[in-house]
Amino acid sequence: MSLATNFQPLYKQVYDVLRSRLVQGHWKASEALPSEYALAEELGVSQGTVRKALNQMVAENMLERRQGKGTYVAEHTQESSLFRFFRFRESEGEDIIPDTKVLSSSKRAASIEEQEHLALQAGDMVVEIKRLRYLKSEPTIIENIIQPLTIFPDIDKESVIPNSLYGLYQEKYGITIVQVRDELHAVGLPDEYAEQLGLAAGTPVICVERASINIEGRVVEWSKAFCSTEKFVYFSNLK
Amino acid sequence: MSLATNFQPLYKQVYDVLRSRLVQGHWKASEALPSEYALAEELGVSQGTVRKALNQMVAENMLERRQGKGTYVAEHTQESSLFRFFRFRESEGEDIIPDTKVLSSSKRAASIEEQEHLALQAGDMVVEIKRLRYLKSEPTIIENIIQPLTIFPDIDKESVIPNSLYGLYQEKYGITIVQVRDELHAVGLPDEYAEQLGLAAGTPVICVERASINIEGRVVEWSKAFCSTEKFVYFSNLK
DNA sequence: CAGTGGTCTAGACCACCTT
DNA sequence: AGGTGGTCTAGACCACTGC
Repeated sequence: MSLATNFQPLYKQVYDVLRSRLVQGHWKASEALPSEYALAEELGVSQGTVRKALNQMVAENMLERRQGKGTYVAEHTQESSLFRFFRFRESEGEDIIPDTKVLSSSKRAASIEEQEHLALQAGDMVVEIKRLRYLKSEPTIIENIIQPLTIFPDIDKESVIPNSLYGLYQEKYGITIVQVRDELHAVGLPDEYAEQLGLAAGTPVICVERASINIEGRVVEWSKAFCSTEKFVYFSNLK
Repeated sequence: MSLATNFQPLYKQVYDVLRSRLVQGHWKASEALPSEYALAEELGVSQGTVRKALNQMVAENMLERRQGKGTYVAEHTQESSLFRFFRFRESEGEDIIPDTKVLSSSKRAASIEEQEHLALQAGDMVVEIKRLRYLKSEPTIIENIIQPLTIFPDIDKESVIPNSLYGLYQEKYGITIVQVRDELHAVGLPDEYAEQLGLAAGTPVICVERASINIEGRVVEWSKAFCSTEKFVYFSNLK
């Protein structure tokens, strides 16, 4: 009998099983998975095959391996996830931890544009958070973040909004961001943000539209930010 | 006897040997390497160990594998390398092949700034190419490219400058670009470029400073570009 | 058909961490 | 000492390519 077009390598099937367990929350953040041998026995394959599946998941930032200890769910902490996706720094410089001040937070129906970017239905509700980020005490970035209530139920009732939202997504909703897509324009700074960034209206700034994507490949957050590049640059490293 | 801090996994040693052969031009662009078994026998390791080294090189874009045929030196063609590093496209759009018009080309001593970015000595010569790139027939990007003559001897004597410089680097100089680092600012368009881009001086544009890095990790080209984002965006996909 | 890369296995040993 | 991931090997078989 031919497997025809349905052929999938064993390690890919193992990958799919393990990924779906991850998505369904079988293992909590920073918890160790069973050992390679335990998984191999359970799934009826060899340890090397499990290893290949795990290595691919590590490469895709879903898992972390620690020699001598075990394989862990990738953790979104200040140092890791914030730095992995935060793109502003001094020219040729080190990573910088941004400070954050929340300006407003509100719940409303998604706009047409938001429906498109987040694959929502008309009438679906979103939470909009505006915040100001400081780099080395300089107000540098105005962020406007859209979160669908269908994906993050009751997120509008969160009392504290942490500096790293991705950590919150993972801890409270079991959603791990593994990819972001940015689109950049240069624009004149809108009047409404001039005072907050301490710049004249019309000053050239970079506008970053960001789609944040979870393990399943779904866009779960959409944001738009105006960024001063007087003292800092947007950094991109392509391989 | 302890190997102490000198310990290197076998596959890493194989990787180093093969990479240095690549750098030294043992194999030409688009030429097949010996088979895994042939390399394994020659180097005195198992086929699986060679395989692991080759897979890492593939992951780092030095090689390409074609099932049933062989392992090849990665090729910098229009479709591949141009698209891999070219970051401008329409919002949510497809890749676009840019057209290019060379505005000027000249040879001179490197400026202090260029010496720093390219790790050159005072007095080292560089070639400077200015060109205008069109996306869908719209003049969109003014590029200023610096090439060290120490790295690309006699490049100033090239009669034709191709659309994809990386292809030229590989073909004529055996230099393969595997990574680029971009730093982006928003600036007002300088007067001198206003006419060429068909925009008013002072219009917000993105300034991209790019370092292009070869297999050995050396910066071999440095460029600065002013990019209109009226119709196109700078796109970045982080994983 | 032969030759290549791709998958899978089983077993050995090493390096690292914890107890 | 025992458990984990990391490396290495040898051999088998599959899938794709080209003669």
